[in-house]
Amino acid sequence: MNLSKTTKYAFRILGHMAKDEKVLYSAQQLHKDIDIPERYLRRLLTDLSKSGFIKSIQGRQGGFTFARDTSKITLMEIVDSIDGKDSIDGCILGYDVCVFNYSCPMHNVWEETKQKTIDTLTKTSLKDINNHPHDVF
Amino acid sequence: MNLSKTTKYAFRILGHMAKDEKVLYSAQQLHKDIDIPERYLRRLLTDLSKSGFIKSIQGRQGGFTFARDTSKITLMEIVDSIDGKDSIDGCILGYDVCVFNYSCPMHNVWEETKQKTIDTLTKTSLKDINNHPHDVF
DNA sequence: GTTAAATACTACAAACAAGTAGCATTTATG
DNA sequence: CATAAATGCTACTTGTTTGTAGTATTTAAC
Repeated sequence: MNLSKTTKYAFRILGHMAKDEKVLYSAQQLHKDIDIPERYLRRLLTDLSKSGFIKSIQGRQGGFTFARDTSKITLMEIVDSIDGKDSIDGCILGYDVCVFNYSCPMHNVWEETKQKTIDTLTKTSLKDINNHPHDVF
Repeated sequence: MNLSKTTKYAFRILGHMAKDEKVLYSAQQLHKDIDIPERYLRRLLTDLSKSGFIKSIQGRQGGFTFARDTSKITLMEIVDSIDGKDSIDGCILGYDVCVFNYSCPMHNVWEETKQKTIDTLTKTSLKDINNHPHDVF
């Protein structure tokens, strides 16, 4: 149950880009729009590009734009690419393997909550978050 | 949305102690029962003692035992004492203050899931996890 | 072709979390 | 009183994550 700062940065970046999904964004522009240290942001953009969420266009007039439709990119995929799936799905007691048996008191208590989190992350796409009702104000 | 390794250790320790809540546990015994580095475990026990979950008895034949009834200690309190409440309740985009408005796309999507997590942690006591049905096998 | 504006790569630095060590203090036991 | 077995305090070490810097590469514009 763990979202790193870097994953949160990725949410901000991709969530922002998804507002206008066909635009080509430069790192410089994104840095103006979002409060993330510039060099770190640039490195993260390269990583997100390697992960296949966005694609980079090099050279002058270059930048980043989505590699796939935003409706096809889920929050869970983003988490997974940075922190790994276990950061969410892992054992709440921190054990490497789930030793669920009569001696694990946490399992039943936590399982439902964890599943709710996984469901939300898995079902929510970058398109969804920008289509949400409150955005129609 | 973040449980540190230390908090997970605390869950293991207190969860284990709660199985027999009147017993006085020495650090050495707990180290035998639970796989946590001994010195780190000892330091953590002192911290949990300062936080008021358990109390320490010094000197030979000393150890640790609950300072309050296990039904009165919630998982949320434990998280709060180590990682702070914001580790769970904080903004999923990592902002210091929630700037919920028409421009925050994540808010509605995440709020319900976050609340479910907070509810589970707040409603579950150390007693609850050991009274759970599966324990009756 | 040269320049300028963009991304890519790689190494280093700083901050934070986790783990270790030494020694002090407390108290039951003989 | 001396010893042994426990916790308490504080500093240090290690590992991981976050942030920074330098330099290389790519490509549009002139």
